[in-house]
Amino acid sequence: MRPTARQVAELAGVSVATVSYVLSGRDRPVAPETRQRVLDAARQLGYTPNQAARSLRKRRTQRVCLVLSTVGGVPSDARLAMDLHEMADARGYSVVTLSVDSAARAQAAVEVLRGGIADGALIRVTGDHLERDLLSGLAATGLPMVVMSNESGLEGCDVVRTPEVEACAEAVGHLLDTGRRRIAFMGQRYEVYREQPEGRLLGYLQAMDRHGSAERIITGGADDRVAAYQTATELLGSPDRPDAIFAASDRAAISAIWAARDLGLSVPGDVAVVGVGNIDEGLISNPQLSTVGPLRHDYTDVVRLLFDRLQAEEPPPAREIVRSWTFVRRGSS
Amino acid sequence: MRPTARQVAELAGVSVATVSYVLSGRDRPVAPETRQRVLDAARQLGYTPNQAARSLRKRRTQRVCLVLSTVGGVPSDARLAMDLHEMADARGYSVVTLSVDSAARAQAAVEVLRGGIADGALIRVTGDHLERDLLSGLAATGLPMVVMSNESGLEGCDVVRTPEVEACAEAVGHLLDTGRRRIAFMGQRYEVYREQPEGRLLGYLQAMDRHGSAERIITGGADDRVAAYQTATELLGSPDRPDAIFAASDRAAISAIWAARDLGLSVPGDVAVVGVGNIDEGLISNPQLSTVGPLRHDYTDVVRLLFDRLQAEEPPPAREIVRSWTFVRRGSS
DNA sequence: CTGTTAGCGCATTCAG
DNA sequence: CTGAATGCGCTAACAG
Repeated sequence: MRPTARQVAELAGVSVATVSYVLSGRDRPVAPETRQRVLDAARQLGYTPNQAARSLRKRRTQRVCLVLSTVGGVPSDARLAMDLHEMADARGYSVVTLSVDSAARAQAAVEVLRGGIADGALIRVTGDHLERDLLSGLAATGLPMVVMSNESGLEGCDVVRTPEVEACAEAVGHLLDTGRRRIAFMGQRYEVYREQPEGRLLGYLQAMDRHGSAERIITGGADDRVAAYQTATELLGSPDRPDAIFAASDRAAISAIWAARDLGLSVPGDVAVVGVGNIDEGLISNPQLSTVGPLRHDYTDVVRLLFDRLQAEEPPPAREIVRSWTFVRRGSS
Repeated sequence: MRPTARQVAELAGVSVATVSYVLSGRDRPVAPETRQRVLDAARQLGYTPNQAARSLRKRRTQRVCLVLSTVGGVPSDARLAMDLHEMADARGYSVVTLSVDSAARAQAAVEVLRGGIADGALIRVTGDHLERDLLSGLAATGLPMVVMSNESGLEGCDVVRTPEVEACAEAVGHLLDTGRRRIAFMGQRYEVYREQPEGRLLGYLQAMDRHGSAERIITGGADDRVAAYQTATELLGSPDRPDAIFAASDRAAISAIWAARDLGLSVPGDVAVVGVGNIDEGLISNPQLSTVGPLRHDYTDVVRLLFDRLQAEEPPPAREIVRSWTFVRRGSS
């Protein structure tokens, strides 16, 4: 049985109130000697306050929740997590992470958040599992939250958007401007099989629309490196192979470069390759990877939104920030 | 204000006990009509039980905690998380993840676990942040836990070990047997700068000891892909370059292959490369990556340990399992 | 079949 | 400076 404040109090010969005041360090005057007795007793018993009881009473958990698609997902998730951890540490919060990689787990995650696991949430879930209505419903409970998403109609929370459509269109436009005509789009499953094109696929389509002549080639396969390699191998092995591949992730793009080289094709001579995300790995690939994404992976502005909201007296008005994305041309295109 | 069971009860015209029984689905008989009124009231108010209150009362959270080094860490973390999520779902638990990438956060994580955030923990933290004493202290509180670690002296919990020393020694032995004499070890910071060699470095050293003649070359740089690329470039650019690189991770090994090729060296002709981890990416690298690690990334046995412990009446005796690791020779060596 | 009651462990009044 | 009493929201035992 874990020791309780009551047991500490008995051992120290004081009341539970005194134990609480000493250990939570509030500004009630406590005699130095009493304080020491309490601290000794707590140490001796290995006492740690029960968080469930504490949050029930204080109506705060001092925790924030990071909601991501998968453990070990995109590299930028790691940067986001770093920045969140850093600011949370500084403000006395701890961080728990929830992972949402199916509709069922999205439902479960919302349930956990509604159950009060944390005082606020930073949510970045790709794919279509966490639907707008779920999120808006969650925000309607008053939970402070920041959502990184380009979806429209997110009410009651701060929203962080990314101009990925425009940036991807620019990248594909660059491919067209440099003479490429058979440009393949290699996307993630959820993006390719959506009814209405959005995001990266939409950027590709918009750019292609401006050059009506160019042929559209759309495939999946960007979900993991091996699948991307196989998809690229098929694309590039066909008689009417594309002269460019626009991949929805840098990891997939690098797989495409590998596939090209293994087929004896030169990059960018025979086929240009552009990815999305601007991960560091693109700097050491050969050739270096052209990509679209943020120039610096700094998420402190996003994280600050959450803590502003947490520490506000009144719920502040919903804010929206748009992060900047750039097309970075390097050797692969 | 989030609605409480009391408000649901008032709206439905019943007592809070009835609300509790209806919503938690226990086997107390409730009149169908009453049940429906409760459900309607709950839906109308958007009621979700307060988990803090519930766990305080039930002395269970129905949550398990996964403790990892970093968000977006090694690929096998993702597989471990998948298997944990799957079994947790099946048994009505949710999963929260804690990340530990510094000694301070290790302390904080232990505090959170002691505070009762979950009913049990699955812990896999590389590096030296989460020390044995911290872990044993945590286990001593009675928290069911499974630790994936080769550290000795872990008391009161199940331990999952990996024969990485032997497997790495085998890999390096293979390099020696095939005539390599200048074999560089490229490790993670925490492993290279430890007083006593352990783990992968120890395996390397043991193998090298058996061939007294071979020269030892030990570097860091395996922490991320870019650092590994730079380190490998330096190693291979020197006049007395190594004829083999044993990297402490597959990702670093692949960076080493890139570095070699960018220097015009052939792999494995001029330099052999072996990694650790057996990630899928090794199958599409060129040449395919030789590696040591598990043949299949299946962690259900590990996860089962935890749930066995959670669902046991009595705390079961501490168990230990040893997972199997194999040297997989492929094209890069 | 349903309501009343007594805590779970803690933080916080209010008395002293 | 310290202690006793109250209740956060919920579940489980006990009455009815």
